[in-house]
Amino acid sequence: MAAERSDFLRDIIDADLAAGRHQRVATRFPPEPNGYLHIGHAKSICLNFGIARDYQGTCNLRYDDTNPAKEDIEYVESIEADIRWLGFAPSAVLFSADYFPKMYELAERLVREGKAYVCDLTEEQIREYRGTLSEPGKPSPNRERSVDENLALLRKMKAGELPDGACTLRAKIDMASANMKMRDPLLYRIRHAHHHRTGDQWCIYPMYDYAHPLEDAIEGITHSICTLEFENNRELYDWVLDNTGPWNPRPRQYEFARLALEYTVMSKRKLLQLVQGKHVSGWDDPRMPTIAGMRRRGFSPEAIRAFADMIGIAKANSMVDIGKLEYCVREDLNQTAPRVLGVLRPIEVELVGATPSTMAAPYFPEDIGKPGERSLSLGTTIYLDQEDWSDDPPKDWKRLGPGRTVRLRYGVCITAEEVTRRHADGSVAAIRATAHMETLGGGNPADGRKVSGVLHWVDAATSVPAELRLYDRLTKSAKPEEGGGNFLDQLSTESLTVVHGRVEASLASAKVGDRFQLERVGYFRVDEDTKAGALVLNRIITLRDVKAVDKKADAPAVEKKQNAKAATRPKSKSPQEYRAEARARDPQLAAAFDRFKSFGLTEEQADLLSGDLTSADFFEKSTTEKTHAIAAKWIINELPRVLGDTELPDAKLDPARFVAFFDAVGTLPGPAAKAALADIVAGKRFEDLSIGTVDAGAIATAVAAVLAAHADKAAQYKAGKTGLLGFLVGQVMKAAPGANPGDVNAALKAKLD
RNA sequence: UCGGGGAUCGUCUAAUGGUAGGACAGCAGCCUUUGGAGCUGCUCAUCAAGGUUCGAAUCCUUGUCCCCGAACCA
Repeated sequence: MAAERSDFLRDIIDADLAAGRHQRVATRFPPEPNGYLHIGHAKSICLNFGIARDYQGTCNLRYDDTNPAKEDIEYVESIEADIRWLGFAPSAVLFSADYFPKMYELAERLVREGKAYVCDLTEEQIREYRGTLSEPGKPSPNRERSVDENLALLRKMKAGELPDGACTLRAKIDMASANMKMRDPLLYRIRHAHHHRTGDQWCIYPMYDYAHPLEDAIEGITHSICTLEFENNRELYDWVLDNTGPWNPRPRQYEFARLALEYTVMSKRKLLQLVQGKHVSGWDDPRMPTIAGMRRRGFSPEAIRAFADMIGIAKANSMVDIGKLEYCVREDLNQTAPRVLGVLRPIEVELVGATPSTMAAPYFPEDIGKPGERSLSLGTTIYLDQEDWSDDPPKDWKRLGPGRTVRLRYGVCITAEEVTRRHADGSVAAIRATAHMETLGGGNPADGRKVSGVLHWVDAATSVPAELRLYDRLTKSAKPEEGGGNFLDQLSTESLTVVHGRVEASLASAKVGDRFQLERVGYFRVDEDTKAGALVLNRIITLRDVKAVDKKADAPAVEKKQNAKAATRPKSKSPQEYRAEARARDPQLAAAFDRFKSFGLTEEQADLLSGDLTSADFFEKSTTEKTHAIAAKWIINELPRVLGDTELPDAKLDPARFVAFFDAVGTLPGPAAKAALADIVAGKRFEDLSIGTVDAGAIATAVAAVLAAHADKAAQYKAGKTGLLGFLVGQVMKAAPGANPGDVNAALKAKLD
């Protein structure tokens, strides 16, 4: 059942399943239909639908449409289409708005139970009353309204008797909470607005923090996965569920880091700005990081999914190298795109000595191993690409220049004789070359010259014209949002270059959506703008070009701006300061601190154990005079690990057992002592612990066995890879559980050195 | 009365007290009728300082840096 891929979320799911907290896994992908899906959503889609696939669970597509002002049916339609195109099928397609009745019913319940109230404060007043990050808020004057009055008011809100903004429904939680989200958050606001799904049926709409947990619970979601910025909302998520339940299953929220990608922008606001400001042709402009844009550009679903796999899932904010996406796109296309010939910027070449011929050209190179070929015709005039000509080529130039000889791909070798025409700017327009017809089908020219360059070309007579749209990275710098300037100034003028070139005859019948490689140029896709006789090709991505890597210099890095918010944020206190304050406040703790020091503990140990009554008490009750030092060490260094998430007061530890434990710990080998500690915390009595000893003979046997089984590792160790000692000790410890690792270490070293 | 998170090669990410691994990028070579692809090899990391431990990326402490939170947005 466990997934092959591993990330911290799948670890949690594995643990939940193993512990029986859930029997099945249900996730959901909950976009707000206020924009098109982008590659960041693709990451989330692959995660949520991928988990459902891996665990044979379900994943719903749920439109989180609780704000009628921002949402639109156009977005609803595009979202589902994009998900399906990516290769995922929702277990159900649902709308938050369909839960409005249930949500309202639960709101009345909260009111009846005194957990929510109608507040008359204006928007501005609410902000004021909420306090700041470092100051508590103050209660709304309406906080103590009677249940009956609240209920009547809520019903008036719902009935449409009150104008927008007149009042709100708020949860009654804690205006002094350190978490701003818990300071009596808004549950409902009045909006006399038309909703894309419920029409004019409702004029009050639930807020995200109220609606989202309920949507999850109603659908039976087990793991509700969202991005990092919702970490602060989790406490409220839990509050809503705890006060509207019981729910079974009871969903839990988990957060992972959203995708940030170099050379593009990802916020819906900025993408909308690009579209509305006509900086791009629309949501599906091939430069956009939207799924629709990438699809039109020619990225395949497979490539996008491979990219999602490659970048993984974690909790650390990160900026992904765009090269990884480009790699995935190329790798996919290399396997799937047929090879054809086309030139971007044609130079006319008159071929002296050429006799019209045709040749078979395979669609795939040998290493791809796919069948198929077409026929290419070669006349007396062809086109080459401007990039393949140099008037004064460097020594390692493998292309054409005065007097140079190259091979035409699949065709004959030619030698450049002279430039016959130039454009006004001096660039070459036409040349004359000699064709070595004897080289058709392979081999070097009769005069014995060795030819290494191979150029792409098209036949002048049979090739067809094409508009080629050359797309490149959207922005000039890798991190356009850094530096505090307007990101629009970072838009790259090179993100789109349109050229009019020529492609081989076989492309005359290409269909919209077809993808292929123009050999030596890049991968292309037939665009929707293509009309009969007017081929339009989008460049998906260039070929990797080892010669050109150093040419692609990044725009000068913008200076990273100081985070203005961070600068104004007050600095919070350290745990040490809190402990010191606690002692200053409580003479009992201060006395404990002095007493602990007199026990012979270090200043640091005494500090750590006297920060709160629970710790101080526990330490004192669980040691005797002779175990002070050892008890301090174990309580400070080892107990936290064993306790895990459990707080000391909740662990129901019995100090009496610890007296015995700390008394014995000096004579126990390390791992046995640790295991014993875990057992004691789990509730075992010290006397019931079975602690065996392993004698030197048994250790020697185990050491010999391990060394024999890992002779290669032993040899590596002797050769200097001393890091392997840890590995070998671990192996011996496995073979001889309960052994004293210090002894094992010594025995191993004696054998090896 | 501030709270919640985070920090491992240049980049992304594994290692859940026991060999710091993989991928991308980079470098070198081989191969090649795509300066593509492929193949081989190499370079490169645990934020810092203390502590616990036979052994620490992992546990404890202190410090540093980064992100999030004061919409009737989601």
